[in-house]
Amino acid sequence: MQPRKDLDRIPPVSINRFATYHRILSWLEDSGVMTVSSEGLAEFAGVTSANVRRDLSRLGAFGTRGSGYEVAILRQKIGESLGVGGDRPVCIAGVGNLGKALLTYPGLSRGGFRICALYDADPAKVGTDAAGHRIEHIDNLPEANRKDPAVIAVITSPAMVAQDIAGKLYSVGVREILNFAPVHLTLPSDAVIRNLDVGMELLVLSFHETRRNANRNANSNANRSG
Amino acid sequence: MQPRKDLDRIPPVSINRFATYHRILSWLEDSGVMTVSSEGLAEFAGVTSANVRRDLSRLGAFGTRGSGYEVAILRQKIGESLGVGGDRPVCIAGVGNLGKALLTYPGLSRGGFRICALYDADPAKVGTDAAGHRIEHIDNLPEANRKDPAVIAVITSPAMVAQDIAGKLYSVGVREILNFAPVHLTLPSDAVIRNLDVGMELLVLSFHETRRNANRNANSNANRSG
DNA sequence: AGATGTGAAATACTTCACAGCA
DNA sequence: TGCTGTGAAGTATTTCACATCT
Repeated sequence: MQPRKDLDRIPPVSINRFATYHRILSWLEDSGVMTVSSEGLAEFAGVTSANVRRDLSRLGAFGTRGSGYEVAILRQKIGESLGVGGDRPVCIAGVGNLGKALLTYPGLSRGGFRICALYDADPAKVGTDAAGHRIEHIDNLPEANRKDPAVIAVITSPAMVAQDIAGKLYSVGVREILNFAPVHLTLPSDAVIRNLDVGMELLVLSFHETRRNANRNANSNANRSG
Repeated sequence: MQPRKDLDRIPPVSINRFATYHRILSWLEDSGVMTVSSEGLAEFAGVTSANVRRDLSRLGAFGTRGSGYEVAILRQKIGESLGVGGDRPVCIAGVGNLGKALLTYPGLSRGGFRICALYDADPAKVGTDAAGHRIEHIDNLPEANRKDPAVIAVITSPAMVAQDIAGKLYSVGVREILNFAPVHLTLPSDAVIRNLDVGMELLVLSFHETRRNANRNANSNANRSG
């Protein structure tokens, strides 16, 4: 009598992987694949099969011993947990190059997300249209958000104003934030903030390149498992 | 004789944080701050002070007991490890909205990265200029890359061709890849791939929103059947 | 046979707490 | 006194390995 397990105890790393699994399963389903083993899924996701099985067992057991998981069912189950299919209105704060790029990003509508509002502080932009959405002034957020409240916000503003915008968003009830601005945002602990910092990712790659060159002296084959 | 510690053993999570610290330190230096404590750095980075000290100790010790770390020196040290300051030519494969947004992204040049080439498969784009760079056809990669070899590549192409592009990049010697396309790239194990998947990040946030609502309904012991 | 689901062991990472230096 | 650097303890996550089911 447990339709689902204790979702509160799912480790953050597992949650990230669920999103990966979901993407892979969507692709497998589109390709007409009916079943997949933990090993197969693991290979696509770049993790171990034990890791996959442990993750999936957290949502409850629905694999078939001897054959694996039914792609459609597994995708459905993970999708439910991730909230795919529900109404997910997303607002974008900061309509610069990056914000505009997101407007036409296919993954947004494909994932069931719907842009509900655009905000900017530039008077030249406010009132104009971008991809069919009227750009509102960020100070108008409380009123504009009342009409069609966002549950997720994407911050693509300059770093300097990101914290201020985050505070405004929190105050109107937005709790999930995807932050592209290269600053650490501080909000009450019930907010969930995901940071996507291109500059930081490049630095991490740069580190690996530096290490690669340093290791060229000691020419050993260090194999990372996992 | 240990001017620096065993860099091979630095945990991946620490490496990510080094990039964060570096960003914060750059900002502090620009603001004229001379020294910073592990506690101060921790607050900006959103981690604990013990975590900061442990991380920094992996690069060797250079704090001053009683006062903290010298901002300029610490930034310099971390920058060395991350490879900041060296020549880091970056090419961008896929000059759509996202690729264009990256061209003007300040974090790129600020981090010491230099765009060395742009690639696209669209004949209408090839030969045109974007932000001062001529767009080359992706099939021309081997030749174009020879002139000014990239060490890092950013893939902002459609998902369907991302794996093909990744293979081409690998074959001309690029080992560090920042992938925006929503697919898992498979390359030999000496390649380092970082994925920035906006759709996946939104799914993770969506999960948290879903869980938040589920908890709100969990006031009663009512049994929901799925 | 072949693959899941999961205790138990191993490993990775974080935090405590304090000796030791400026 | 104040803050770093680090053993030791604690917590989180991964992997092993195998009983269990189809």
